[in-house]
Amino acid sequence: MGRGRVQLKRIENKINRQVTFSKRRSGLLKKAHEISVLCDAEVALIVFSTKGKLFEYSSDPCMERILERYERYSYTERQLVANDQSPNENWVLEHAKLKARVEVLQKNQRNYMGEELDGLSLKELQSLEQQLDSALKHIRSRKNQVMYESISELQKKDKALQEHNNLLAKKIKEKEKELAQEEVQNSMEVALIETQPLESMIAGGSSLQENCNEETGAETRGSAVLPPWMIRPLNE
Amino acid sequence: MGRGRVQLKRIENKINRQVTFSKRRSGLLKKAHEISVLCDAEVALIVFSTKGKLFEYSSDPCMERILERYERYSYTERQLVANDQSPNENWVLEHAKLKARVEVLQKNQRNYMGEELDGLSLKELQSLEQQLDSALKHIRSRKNQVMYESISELQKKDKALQEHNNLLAKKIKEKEKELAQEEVQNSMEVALIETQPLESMIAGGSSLQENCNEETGAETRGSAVLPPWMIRPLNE
DNA sequence: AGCTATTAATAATC
DNA sequence: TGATTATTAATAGCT
Repeated sequence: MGRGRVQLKRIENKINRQVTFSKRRSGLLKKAHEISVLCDAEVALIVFSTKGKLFEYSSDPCMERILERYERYSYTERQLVANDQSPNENWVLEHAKLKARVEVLQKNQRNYMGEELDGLSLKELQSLEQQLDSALKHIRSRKNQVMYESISELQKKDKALQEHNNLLAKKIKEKEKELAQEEVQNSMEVALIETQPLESMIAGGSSLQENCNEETGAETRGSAVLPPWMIRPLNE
Repeated sequence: MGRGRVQLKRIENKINRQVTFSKRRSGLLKKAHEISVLCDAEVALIVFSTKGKLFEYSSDPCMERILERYERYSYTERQLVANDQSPNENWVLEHAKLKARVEVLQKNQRNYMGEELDGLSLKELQSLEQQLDSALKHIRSRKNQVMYESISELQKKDKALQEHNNLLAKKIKEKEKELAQEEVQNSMEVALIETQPLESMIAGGSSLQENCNEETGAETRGSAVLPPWMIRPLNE
């Protein structure tokens, strides 16, 4: 078609080649579009010019979709020659597979979250309902288990702390007794050695008692209100 | 080209479409090959028929090479960055991202199915429980909607059928009356012409009634129990 | 980019 | 499918 036939070989004249490329390219895109419409086919056409410029046609709004379909289709065929190819091309394949997988998983996830249910049949809805119902049972059972474990652990800690408290309380009482006895002995010894004014003795006694209270204060407060690190496992 | 021009719209005749597809497909592949040779271009053409069969042309010995070039081209076009990075690294990055995404989605999915809950904290379990609970509500609501729609459709059909039945019953009663009258007339005419034994008249009447019951039996049974095709929409 | 003489593609038909 | 043929569509070579 055209004035004179053409040999099927590279057009050496650069200008001519460029012109022919432009014309035939539009013709090719047109034909690709026509077959897709007329015959209800899915077409993807990619053309790189000599200079590396890209021209493309896709019957679908998204070229990637067709390419992914292609990847999936020829997956098994290419698996046989995959070893001969560079790892790069394996990546293309991997990439397409992963993308398809992500799409499927995302759709599932949306369904699991109760979204986009309009396209589902009654049967599918029933299946989804059963799955979620069963999942919910598992989750609640696991939650209960976790809570019971937390509680029993807390109870153990509580018990241990109380015992420790009791121990400390006992020690304090013993110390108090010892101190009181010492105090008595001291005062008796002092009284035996020399005579002192009464005021100095009373002052010294009270300062000792204050020290004892400061040491035990933190621990006793701890058993009344739970410290943050004990509550944490519930919130994590 | 061809006898008469064609509208650019889907060919409805299936046979015709198939034939046109076959012809135009070979034409398209030929033209793709021609432009690649004449103009030294790189061409990739992928065609899926309506039935999903794949046809492809690649100017390169390996189609994947062109697709990869396309991916790279459109990727850089989209991003307009990463000029310092090699395309390889971009692929690696993309790949890693996708892989991570797939893993996350898979883990989520398993959790949504009530599996692998051991690693989850109480807070996560609670969140999961709430999500599934809410999802379940949505799903049940949607299921109910679908079921109600099915039921109302069935009720409509039922009503229409019952009306039809009533109509048929009326017609039958009318026919019975007509036949009974004819019978009386006939017997009277016969009686006028010649004398007959009484038994033959009674026998004729009873046989007519039996015929009527047989005709209406199928229809009345149909309205009492729903036929399988009426229940079907619930199971689809 | 437009214009035609030509060739190529293909719709209808068998 | 495959071949034939009457037409239309594409386009090579010009301008």
